[in-house]
Amino acid sequence: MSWGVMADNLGWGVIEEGWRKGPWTAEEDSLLIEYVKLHGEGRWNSVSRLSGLKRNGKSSRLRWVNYLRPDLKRGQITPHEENIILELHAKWGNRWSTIARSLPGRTDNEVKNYWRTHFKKRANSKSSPDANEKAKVRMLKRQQFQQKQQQQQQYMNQLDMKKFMSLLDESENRVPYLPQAKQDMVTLYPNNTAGEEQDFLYPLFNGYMSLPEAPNHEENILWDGLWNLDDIHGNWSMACAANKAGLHTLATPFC
DNA sequence: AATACTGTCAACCGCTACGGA
DNA sequence: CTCCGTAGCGGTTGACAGTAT
Repeated sequence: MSWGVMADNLGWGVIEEGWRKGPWTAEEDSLLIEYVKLHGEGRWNSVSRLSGLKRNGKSSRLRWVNYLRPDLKRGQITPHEENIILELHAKWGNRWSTIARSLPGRTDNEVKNYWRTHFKKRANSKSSPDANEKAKVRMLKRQQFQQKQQQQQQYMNQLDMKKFMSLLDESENRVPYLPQAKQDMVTLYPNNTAGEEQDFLYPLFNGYMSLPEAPNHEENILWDGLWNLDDIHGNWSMACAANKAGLHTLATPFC
């Protein structure tokens, strides 16, 4: 069954004044992508005429900007990004698009949603620190789970253990964290040759590779964003086994 | 196991800004 | 100057999934 048919069957995609509304189907997405390929961004009101899409310009633009643009970054907001959001919101207030411009690959909608769910409540709920704390722990657990799943998927698609180790070898001279990364790997999984703990390897790899060449203050920013990991009582066996320096590198990709 | 509650995020709405005729 | 079309912004809503009770 196609998405369009399914959407119709489920009652999605209400038609109002000739325009479809509600969740976009995969077919609509591909029509819009095709339109942008051919005509570029802009002239959104021509989309329906030129592509056959039954969506108005506003809806089309929004879908493209917030979801289909190829340069969008997917996944959790990182602690570093979170810090930028906090900093810029303190500076500019609710100017989401301005804030989003400082976060490549993030949309104003994403930043706005993130702020509302993570910070607004926190600011409002000084009166009930307990509930706040619980919510924080819940969210962290969920984030860890989702991120791990996502990264496992990516990793399984892209790398095997041997390739990972050879990449570390090749990169050691260029990226200063990598010798430590490799050492951690060996400590954590002395006998591993591409088996049981693969789900952990990609995050580890990604964490080292994606860390900026960080001066100390940037490391502090990352740590600030970790939201009192000491409070977490969840299954952090791996992280807790490590010392703080190790935890830093291990935890970064999960945030 | 069932229900209520909460968090997340895509999408919509109303408004404003801007540029061209 | 005014009008109109278009793009963009910020606030809000609603559906869904996950979690707590």
